Parts: sequence; C-alpha cells; structure tokens
Amino acid sequence: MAQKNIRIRDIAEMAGVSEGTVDRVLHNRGKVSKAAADKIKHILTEINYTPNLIARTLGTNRTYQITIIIPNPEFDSYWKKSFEGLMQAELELAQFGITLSLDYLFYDSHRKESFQEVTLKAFHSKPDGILIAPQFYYASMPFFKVLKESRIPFITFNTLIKEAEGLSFIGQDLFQSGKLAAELISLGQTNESNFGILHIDEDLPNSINILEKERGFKNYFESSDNIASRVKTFSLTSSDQSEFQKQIEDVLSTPNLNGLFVSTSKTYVIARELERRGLPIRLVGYDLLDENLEYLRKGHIHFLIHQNPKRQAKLGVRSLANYLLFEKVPPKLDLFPLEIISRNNIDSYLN
Amino acid sequence: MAQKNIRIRDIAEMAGVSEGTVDRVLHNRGKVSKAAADKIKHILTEINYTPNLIARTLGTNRTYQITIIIPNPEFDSYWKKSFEGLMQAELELAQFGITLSLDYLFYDSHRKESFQEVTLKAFHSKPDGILIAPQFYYASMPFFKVLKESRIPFITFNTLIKEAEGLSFIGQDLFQSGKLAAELISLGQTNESNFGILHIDEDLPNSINILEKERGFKNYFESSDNIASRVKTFSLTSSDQSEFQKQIEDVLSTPNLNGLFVSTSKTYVIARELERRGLPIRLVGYDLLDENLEYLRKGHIHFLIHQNPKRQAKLGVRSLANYLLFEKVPPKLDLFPLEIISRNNIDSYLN
DNA sequence: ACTAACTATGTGGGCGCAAACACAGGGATC
DNA sequence: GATCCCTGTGTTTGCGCCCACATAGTTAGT
Repeated sequence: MAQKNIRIRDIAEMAGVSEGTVDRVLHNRGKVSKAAADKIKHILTEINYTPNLIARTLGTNRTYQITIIIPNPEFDSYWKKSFEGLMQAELELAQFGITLSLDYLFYDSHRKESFQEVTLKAFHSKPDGILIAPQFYYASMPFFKVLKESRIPFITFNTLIKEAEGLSFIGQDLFQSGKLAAELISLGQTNESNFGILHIDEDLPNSINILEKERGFKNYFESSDNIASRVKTFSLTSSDQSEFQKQIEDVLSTPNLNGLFVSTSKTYVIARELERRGLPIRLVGYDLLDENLEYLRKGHIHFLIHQNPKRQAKLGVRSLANYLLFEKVPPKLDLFPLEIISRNNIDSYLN
Repeated sequence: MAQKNIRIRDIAEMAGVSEGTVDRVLHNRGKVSKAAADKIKHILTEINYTPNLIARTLGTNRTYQITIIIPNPEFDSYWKKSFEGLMQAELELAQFGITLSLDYLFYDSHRKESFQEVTLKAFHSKPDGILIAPQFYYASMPFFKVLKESRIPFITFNTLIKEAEGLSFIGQDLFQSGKLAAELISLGQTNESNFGILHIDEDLPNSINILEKERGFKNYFESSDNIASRVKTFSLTSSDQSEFQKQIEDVLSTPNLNGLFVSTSKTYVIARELERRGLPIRLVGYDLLDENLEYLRKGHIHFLIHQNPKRQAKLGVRSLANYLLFEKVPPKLDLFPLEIISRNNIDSYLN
C-alpha cells in the first residue's frame, strides 16, 4: 500500500510554513532562516520526498538551449544515424511538452581546425548544456576546461576522453569490442589461422576509437590458448581505386588468412572485394549500415558489432534534458551493450 | 523554428467554440453538434494537434487498475527477472506521478488448473487492463475471448498466441531464435558434426515456445549447405539425479557430437556436466541467469541468447499504461532483438 | 402554453509545482 | 523619526489539460 503522494503543500503544513518557503529550500533559492530550513530539510529526508516530475515540467516554463557537436552527418552514414537519433529524441520530448532548443554544429572529422572552430562557436553561444562527440583528443581538452570553468554541463559520447570529466560519457568499451571481434573471428578456426585488422580511410594517430579496438583484438590472442594465431594490421585508403586494389592484394597474400576484422563501419568495402574474388574468408566489422546489411545477408559479412549510434545520440539528449530539467544526474559512464549481429538475428534488430 | 505549441484553447478560439467543446470531440464524450465537431476535427488534422502529454497526466486524476499474470517468480529465476522488471516499471512511472495499481497473480507453469484459476480471478476483479504471459495455449483462449467481450484491453508477452488478438504481443521470434542458435553452434564446425537439442524439465506438448525454437533450429540445417549435419532431440528430467545421469550419457554417446543446444535457461545444468567430464563441446542456451553466467565466463557455455525477460515485462507495463492514459496504441507485434551473449560482451550487458 | 427532458455548449476548479509578487519587520542611515 | 534596504515569509497565478457542473436553447408531452 503506497502512502498517497506527499506534496509540497503537505510538507509546508507539517513544517508550519508556507509552500513558498519549502520551494525555497528545495531549490535553494532566496533566503530562508536556518530554523525553518533545518526543519524542512529534516522532514524532506524523513519522508523521502520525491517531487512529481510531471507537475514540475508543467510548472516550469523555461526552454533550455542545448548545443550538439558531431561530425557532419552528410558525409558519413554512421553519423547520419546518430543525427536521426538526436532529432528523434527531440520529437519524443516535445510530445511530453518538453521543448528543448537544439543547436546543431557539425565538424569535419578529418580537420582538427573545423573541430576547434565549432567548439569555439558552441562556447560563445553560452548554451545551457552541450552534447559532444569529441573525435579529437588534444583539441578537445581546452574546450572541456573552459566548459568546466563556466559551469556549462556537458555530456560526451562515442569517443571516450577520460580526462573530460563531463557529466557523463555514453558509448562502448572499445577495447572489449576488439576482443569480442577476435572471439567471433576465431571461433571454430584452426590454430594455424592468421587474421588481419583493416583500418580504412582513417587518420590513425587521431583515431582513439580505432586504436582501442585494435588493442583489444590483439589482446585476445595474447591471452588465449590460441597462441599460434597471428594478427597483422593494414591501413587502407579506398579513395584511389588502383592503389586500393594493390593494398587488398597485399592483405590477401597473407598465408592461411582465415579472417578479417574491419575496425569501422566501412566493412562493406572489404565484403565487396571478397565477393568479387569468391573468397570465403570470415569477415567481422561494425554497424548496421545498409551497405553492410546487404553483405551480411549474402553471407560475405559474418558478424557486425552494433555500436548503435542512434541510441547513443538519443540517450545523450535525454540524459542532458533530465539533468537540466530534473537535476537527475546521469551515470558517469554509460556503456552500451556490444551487440552481435549475424544474418540470423539482423531482422530482430531492424524495428 | 518550431511553431509554438498549440493548445486546446487555441483550437477552441480558431473554431469559435469553447475549450469544453474541443475537449468533447477529442475524447468523443458528450454531445457535440455535427457542425462544430466537423470544424474542430478539421482544424485538428490541419494543424496536426498533439496533446501535451505531461499536462494530460497531471490533469487526469484516475488511477488505473492493472492485473498482471505470470508464472510464480518464486520458483524460477527467469520469472524472477520478469517480476523485477514489472516492479521497476511501476516505480519509474510513479516518479512521474503516474500511479498504477498493479495486481499480481501467479500461476504454476506445470499446472493448467492454476492458470485457469488465476485467469478467472483476474477477470472477476474487472481491471482496466491486463498483462499476461500465457503459457497454456488452450486454457488461455476462452480467457481472451471473454476479455474481448468485456472490452478489457490486454497485452500478452513471452509466449505468442496468435489468436489472442490482444492489444499487443511483446516477445521474440522464437523460430528465428532457434535458427540463430543453430548458426552459432555450427559456425566453423566440420560437415560431419552432429548436434543435440536438449529440453530440460519441460512438458513438451504444452511448451509452445520450446517447440518453436526446435523448429527453427532444425530448419537452419535443412536450408543450409551443411546438409550432412544431423540434429537429434532429447528430453531430460533433472529432478531424478541417477535417471538424469543416464540420460546425459545417452546424449553424449552420440557420435561426432560437436554441439548442444539447450532450449531454455537451464543451460547451466548441462554446462555442469560438460565441465565435470572435461568435454569441449560447444554449448548454446538461453538467458543471463547467474548460474549460466558462471559457466559462460568459465568457457563451458559459448553463447547465450538473451530473452531479456526484465525488459519485456517493463515494456509491457509501459505499453499498457500508455494505452490507458494516452490512448497510445502499441504495435501489434513488438519483437525484441535476439541478443547474442558471449564471455566477451557479457559485461556490457550487465549494467 | 407550461413543464419535462434533452441537446449543445460554456465555465470553473483542480492536478503539483515554479516563480513572480507582495509584504511585514528589523536594522542602518541621515 | 522618516526613508531606505534587506531578510524572511506568505500569496497568487499559471502551465495545459480533464472533468464535473451549470445553463441556454430546443423539442416533446400533456
């Protein structure tokens, strides 16, 4: 039997003060005598007061300014999904009468300067909160510093920057993700198998995410019984076709090559080559892009690890909104499940 | 620039009527002249009115009676998880000032009579809505029929009964789940491999779920290239230890046995036997019970397919609440992802 | 023609909280 | 002692919607 909900008015009554005073201690605004404050606080903890969140959002009529910083979704399917998630979250919240004003800023993930530019802009607009996917490690540090100084709350996602000390990080454990990929690629394979890690169109020194996956992947083989297995890393550029073909040939010339791990969502680029050559090499990569799904269904990609950019983005907006509106503090680290997708469970993931 | 939210009052103004009249057409309650109704409806669709859900729940002050029918969680870890989900959902909603009155009814999944008893009880309490996990096919049909007749909305979950025609079904595609298990069990295995399906402590004729998984599992081998593989089914009873040991021996005597698929969450029972005997047979089963996790970590279980009972239950309550409070119609079929769990992504699934 | 019974519509209070506003009392200042 | 200011407190309005209630207008019945 739940005790009927206790309202501010009830508390006021118990403490022998007015609603206004209770409100003041709840939000520590305005001045309250120590005597009254103590009494109210005591009652508050006594009855374990939880405000009616519905009533709260109705009552407050403020719209919060949130700035969102991500790589330009126009040029990247992964970030397009992310962007969709952001917009979806906005819509959902609007349904509930929560109107956020989202301000989108995009940067070019290959140009550090564009990132810096955008962060500067974000800072100057003095938003109530920031949601950011910080692809550049060093360039983001000073940004986080000024944010902390000006007490602008922010949430990072997708790329973990440990020193950021934001409200929360939303993403995956990429080291573990690499290990998982290694498990999937080596399952049932013989001890003589060799495996390749392929980085496609990535500026390695700046790609924290990818290096982390590689570390995890290698770690799996170091720590497993399957010591004989060997892992080789390749960096490919898909822009120049003839050059790319040469690189592919190089990869495929590896003896006993029984598996390839693509460190990004560009897995389909490799699947295409394997298909052309009719090579039954096990292929593991990332994300549910349409191009990837095609090859997953055809059997040229065996497993995809789902990073769920859409859900990450959605949660980011929600967490920030919850924080701003309800003072609900999100977990410091919100790690998403490493979802394994094969041709036999893919449909269950697509709505 | 989003147009500022349109309220009922605005609509009333546009239509030249009072708020009350708009309210009446929104909920088709009370009498409204055709002229007024048409005009209002027209405006409604014109501007694509969406009510402010926050304000709505604040305004309506009714608490809905929901009856929940599931197998007794006390005797089954799977249903314990489910139960946790239900309670969690209740708490979450309460946070938002939505007070549902949940009425739990438990039945014994091995006794049809207890199911019937409980459904009768549920019906007589005349709740506003029902959430039910209907393990018994035939016994549930008349129940659904009377529910429909008395226009009590209900949602089924966990066990799909196609003819139920409830508001929604929440669960997984178990045929596909079986196929997925087959893929995981046969990945990288040779063509001479034999596989076993193990049903533990199940009353087969009454276990729709399990038969569906078996069908899927077998279907995978029929339709794949790997025709040579063969699948054998075993029904075990774990209660009588010596009998059980004999059954296990029987299973293990299968030549070229390279994989076992346990159709329920009792996977750990088999893992234990494999561990004792030091047999490196690939084992695939269901659900993140603590017992299963132990063997997954030790490597005796290779994959678990997560049915996510907690989330299913949670969603059930939410969907029903959304329907009752907001008239939000849930999807007829809400199929959950078939989550593949291995020792390398398990931690990412545990909070 | 007068009342009863509807029908169609308007009005107002309330949900729990936020926040603006009002105001009493007590120094401090000149 | 009048003015000003500050502190602490109470009061009120409004958020958008639901819903109970009130009422003008219409039709039917005797």
